[in-house]
Amino acid sequence: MAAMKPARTRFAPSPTGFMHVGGVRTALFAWLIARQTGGQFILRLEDTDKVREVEGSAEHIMRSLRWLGLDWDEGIDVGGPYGPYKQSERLTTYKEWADKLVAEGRAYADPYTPEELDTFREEAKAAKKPFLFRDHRPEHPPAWDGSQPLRFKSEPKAYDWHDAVLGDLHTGPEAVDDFILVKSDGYPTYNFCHIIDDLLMECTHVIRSQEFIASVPKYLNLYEALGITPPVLATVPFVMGPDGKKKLSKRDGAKDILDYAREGFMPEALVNFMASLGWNDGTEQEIFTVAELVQKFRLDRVQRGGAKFDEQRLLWMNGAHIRSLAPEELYKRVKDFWPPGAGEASDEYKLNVLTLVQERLKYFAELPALTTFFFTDLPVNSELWQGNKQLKKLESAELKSLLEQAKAALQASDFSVPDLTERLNNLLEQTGQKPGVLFSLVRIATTQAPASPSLADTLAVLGKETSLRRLDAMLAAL
RNA sequence: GGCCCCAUCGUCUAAUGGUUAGGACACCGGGUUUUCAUCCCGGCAACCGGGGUUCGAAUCCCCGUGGGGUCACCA
Repeated sequence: MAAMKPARTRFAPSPTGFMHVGGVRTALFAWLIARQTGGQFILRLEDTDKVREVEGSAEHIMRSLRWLGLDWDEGIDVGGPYGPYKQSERLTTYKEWADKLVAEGRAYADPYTPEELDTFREEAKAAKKPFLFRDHRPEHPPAWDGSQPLRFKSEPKAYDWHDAVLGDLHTGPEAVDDFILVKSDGYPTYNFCHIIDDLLMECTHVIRSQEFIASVPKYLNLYEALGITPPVLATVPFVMGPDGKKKLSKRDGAKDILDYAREGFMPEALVNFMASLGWNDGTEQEIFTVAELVQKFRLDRVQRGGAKFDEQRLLWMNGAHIRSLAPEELYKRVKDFWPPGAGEASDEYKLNVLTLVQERLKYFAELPALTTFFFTDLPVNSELWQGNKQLKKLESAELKSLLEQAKAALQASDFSVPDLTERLNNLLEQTGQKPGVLFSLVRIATTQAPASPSLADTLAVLGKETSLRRLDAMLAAL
């Protein structure tokens, strides 16, 4: 790939709770651009709304990003040359820029009460017109003493601009209005301070989701007033919720990204999934490593429409990533997911078990359901053979006789896979039974589980002592 | 309501004027000596509608329709 100018991208969440797939995907795209160009990824905190702020959010967000591997070069915890990276600590900077706009006649104090504003809005709504503050712009606004909101004095005009995802965009002058720069509590609005910060932090790209697109003309107007050349603007479509229409939201059950960590999803799989939700490289490749994504990601190949979050696809993709892992690597990752009975088992034994279930594991939290019988003798469960369409036709005495013969064959085995395979095959001939009957019976007897890896492999891992003990338990119950 | 964005199988998507509209997930069959899974093979299934432009349109233009966003002292 041709060398590109190092990009400085940022992710700027507000600390109002956990992050779900939608928000994190925006962060991922920004991170990919930074890494791809050898630039910097910045984590800035937009904590200017003290009412909505949720305690502990910033830490939670950082944990989420770290888990996914989206590391940042500058940010609220690590600092950097353009700090502070917390907006609440940059108030004097915003004040300077606000004063400058006031001095230039491009900002003014808003004299209205919230009630008066509501009235204006209702009037606009009744007239079926959009509410524009500039229609009510006061002729002689009071001096700004900080107790009133400070508004930008816009210069409405049409705009044509380029969006890295959506392409060429256009709006008329009605999209430009006088918006609040500084609230009456002294904090700046997002609309104002993100522009100052992006400038001072030398951000080259602003990558954000759809809901901001209607505000871009206002930003363009402010950039002009400030004499700033806008950075690359990129609008990422929404990730849609289960209904496929509205954007994914916490209210509709969007999960905390760290829930996926708790359930044993692989961060690489989630990154792959989020990237493929709205982006592809034009080939038929579905599974990408993070390194491949860094190399291949392109903003101009991001989808323009929203993409529905499909958990089935995530499940499949996670399974695919699990299967791509070397057993030893997988073993490290599933460390915290073993069933209670696995406590005393050796590393070697657990690794053997894991190797057998690797291909059927979709996420690590499934491990206990798949492997408990390798560690614990489960109670004999008659439903397993009574509900089996092959076995339920046989009398208890026949089952017993088959199990006795199996026991004798297994007693003679050294429990290596080849030897077990051979003896089980011989047993088929000896008993004249179909594998569906004989193997099901032995499998159920030795596992007491509805599903397990293939019989010889399972027996080899369980070992002779355990296998025979369980055979006896089943014989006693028949 | 104004402005803006979007529109291919159920879902994620490919196609950059010429393809039997391709792939993946899901689903349904079949195979891999039992089960669950993996893997392999097969099947089902889409260009929102109408007009243009063109020899030729999923692709370009226009008009509809549908969905979404925005019009906060939230971001």
